Amino acid sequence: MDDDARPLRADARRNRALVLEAAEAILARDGLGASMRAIARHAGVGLGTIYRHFPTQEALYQAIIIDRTQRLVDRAQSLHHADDPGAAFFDFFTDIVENATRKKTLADVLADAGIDAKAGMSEISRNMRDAIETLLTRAQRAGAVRDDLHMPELLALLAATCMAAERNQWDRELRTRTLAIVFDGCRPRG
Amino acid sequence: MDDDARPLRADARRNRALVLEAAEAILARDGLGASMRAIARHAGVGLGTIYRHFPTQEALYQAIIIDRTQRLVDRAQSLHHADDPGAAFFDFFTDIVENATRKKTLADVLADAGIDAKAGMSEISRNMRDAIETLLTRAQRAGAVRDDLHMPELLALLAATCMAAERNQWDRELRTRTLAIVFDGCRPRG
Amino acid sequence: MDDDARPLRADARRNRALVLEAAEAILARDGLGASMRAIARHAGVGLGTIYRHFPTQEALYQAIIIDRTQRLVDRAQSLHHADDPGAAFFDFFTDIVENATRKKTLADVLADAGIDAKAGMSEISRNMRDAIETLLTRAQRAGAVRDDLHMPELLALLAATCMAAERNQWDRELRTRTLAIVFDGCRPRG
Amino acid sequence: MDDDARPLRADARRNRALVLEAAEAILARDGLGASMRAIARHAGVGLGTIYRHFPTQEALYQAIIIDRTQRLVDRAQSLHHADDPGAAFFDFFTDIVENATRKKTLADVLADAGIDAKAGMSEISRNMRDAIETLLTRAQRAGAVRDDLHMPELLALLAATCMAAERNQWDRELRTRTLAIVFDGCRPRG
DNA sequence: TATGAATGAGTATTCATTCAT
DNA sequence: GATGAATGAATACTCATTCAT
Repeated sequence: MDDDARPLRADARRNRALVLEAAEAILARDGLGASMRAIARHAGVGLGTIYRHFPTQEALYQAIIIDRTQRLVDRAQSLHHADDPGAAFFDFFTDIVENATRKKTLADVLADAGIDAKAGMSEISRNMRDAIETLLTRAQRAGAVRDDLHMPELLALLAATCMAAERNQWDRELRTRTLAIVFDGCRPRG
Repeated sequence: MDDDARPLRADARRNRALVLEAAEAILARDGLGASMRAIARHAGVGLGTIYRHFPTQEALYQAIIIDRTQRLVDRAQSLHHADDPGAAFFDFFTDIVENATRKKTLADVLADAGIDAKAGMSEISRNMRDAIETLLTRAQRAGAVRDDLHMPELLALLAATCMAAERNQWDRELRTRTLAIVFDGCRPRG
Repeated sequence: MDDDARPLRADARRNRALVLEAAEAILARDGLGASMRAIARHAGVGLGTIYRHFPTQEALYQAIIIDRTQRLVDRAQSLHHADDPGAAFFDFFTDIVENATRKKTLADVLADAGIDAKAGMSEISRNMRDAIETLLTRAQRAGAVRDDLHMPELLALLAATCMAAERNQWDRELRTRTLAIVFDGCRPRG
Repeated sequence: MDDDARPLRADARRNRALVLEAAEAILARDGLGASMRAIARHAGVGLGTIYRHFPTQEALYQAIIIDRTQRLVDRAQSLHHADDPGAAFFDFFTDIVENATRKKTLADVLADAGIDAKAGMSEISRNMRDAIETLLTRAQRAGAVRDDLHMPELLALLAATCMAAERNQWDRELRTRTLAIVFDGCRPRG
């Protein structure tokens, strides 16, 4: 809670990044059974170093989620001015799900976004909602997505497909077929 | 080892059921971190009693999944001869997702079904696939569901919506809206 | 402690014997890790039946030891009037060790005999000492065993060889060679 | 896995020794029923500390045995160049047995040596056999021990006397008397 | 500042023993 | 009397977290 925004020495910043990377890798491999020691070993740092950067396992996991959320925001924003808003919307959706099969914990990001929506939402999470909403609105204005598709169900669909894709390792074919159904459901009838 | 299918004393059967119920409740509350002790306490039995009925935590969890799968099969089969095959199909889907918000671990059943489909599938799991496939086929014959919707993506969609609904506790409104999209995607294009 | 010497119904006596036999077999197989349940299963009786005859695991084990001790006494006494007292002595020793490789817990009998010697010795244990002492004395009178070999070290040698033979499963050859040394040590010096 | 023979921090080495000592003490007191917790308490360290040094109860016990074996090897080798090879042989035997009455688990070392002899024997165990064999051979060349006494029965005798001495806490008198018999059996006749 | 040794609460599981059937 | 279901204390072991080096 203290914003302690000192610039962090170069090696310290590097260690922080190493830990985050290792944590993602180990989480992907071991799931919830991942241990702090395994992460430290994979990162090539001592256990204490993890705790210097993240006071708690919980804190480390949150940092990962923030990390992921930011990347997701970046991807969404990079499509905000695409020529074809419909394609941008569906491409974004497809990319997100494809990514989920590779890196776990992505689904959590989206899942929690829906929850946070109700309560006080952290800034980063709000950014994500906004970035996605922009994609949605533009696609709707372009007539590529039905007007009665709203954010809650869109986030729900994103979270659902990501969770399942990541848990069951959807292959390309299954991903394509399943999203085809969902996308058709998103398009205007008629 | 020995199949020992003796009928089980009345009190023993009751305890077995108590344990299963408690396990579901505790799993819903604590997730994968649920402890055998917590389950025993919730069931009001000693730790040893759990182990008498289920030699292993793993075995207990599998028993729960089998239990759930069977209930799902029952529900599907009860709709096999419904007058309106289209309504039967969508009602089943809706019911399943609604249930998932109440009882966790339902999603796992469906998730694993997709996986097992490829490899050797246990009998109970195969039953489930068959029961669902019947619903699908009838709905397609009735023209209520598009013909190019196949089992893999149907199971994927069921698993995805159940997982998300259960994790994020979708309320009635969100459930209705989200499924509306998916269902539209399942219908033949007009 | 209450001598409760009611004659025991025929089936009860049979069960008692079954349990004792099973206990020996399981102890030989599983060593100290033997469980009451395994013994019950091997005996083909319920757990409760064991506890009806032996109030405690400890009590069961003691019963086994008493059993064994008695058999050892019988064997010794059967040799008390042998024609060749020297051969009787060494044959007894050899038999005991040979038996130890087959049935565990024999060593305990002899080991404890040495200990009890000092303190108050139970009747059965005293019988054993007496029976062995008779063999020893006769062998000494016959000039086959040195006169300065006394009971304490004789019991120590018996216990030692039994323990080792049983723990390491001495084969016939090793048994013969090792006892040859000990026996030579027992003979009068020429 | 990785041999990781880092020199170990001073306090860590001290704790490792503390654990080994405590384990010996508790094993001597409680026998095979000794619990890891009891050992930790006796050593004045946390449970986790034991597991840092010995990944498994089994591993801890093996470490103790290796420790003991090494000490036994040292003692034997220190007598390899004694002036009187006969005295060296019998002194070694006597020392070993005397030690067994104080520290348990010594018998196991010798017992297992006999067994390992047949199969692949670990290096340390082979060292022990070699060291003892040297004592034996020198004593035989000096005419103090009969030529037909071979390693298998010598190890058997050592194991037997150690086991019994340790189990029944042979006092000095009993030790002397019993070994006198065995030693006479080891001497050349005539 | 980084390291990894130490800690101990928490986990699954076993087993002697009791007691309702 | 016999059975085996229920009990819970005890066991080996793991892992997040702290802190001396």
